[in-house]
Amino acid sequence: MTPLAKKVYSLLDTVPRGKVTTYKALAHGAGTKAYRAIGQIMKYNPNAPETPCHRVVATNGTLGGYMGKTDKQTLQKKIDLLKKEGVEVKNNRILNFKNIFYSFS
DNA sequence: TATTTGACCAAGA
DNA sequence: ATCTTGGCCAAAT
Repeated sequence: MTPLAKKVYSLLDTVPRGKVTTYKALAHGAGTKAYRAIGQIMKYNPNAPETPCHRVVATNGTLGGYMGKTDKQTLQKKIDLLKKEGVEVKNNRILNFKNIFYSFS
């Protein structure tokens, strides 16, 4: 577990159910500008059920990826999880993204 | 120590 | 709306 990863994961725990956050927001909250590194952390440390990485999306509202993949099949699972929490997704895009976006103070 | 690599981002064309 | 470019920075190799 890398130092940045610890911060990121702890921040992820603060994201309420039914909301989503972004890689950039996580980086900002963690006090770094390495939003790209966030994605790498997820890829190399997939704690799938324990850490809600499915609530992390790109800034433009697209899903990004899930479990190290970007293919439609894998993303669909992510979508289902989000939908279960009340987040609507259409064509790999979050609906009402600005409304359910969660940022760290 | 050096190089490569992205589940990224913003700005142009 | 889509595509390309350049920048970004921690982690992996």
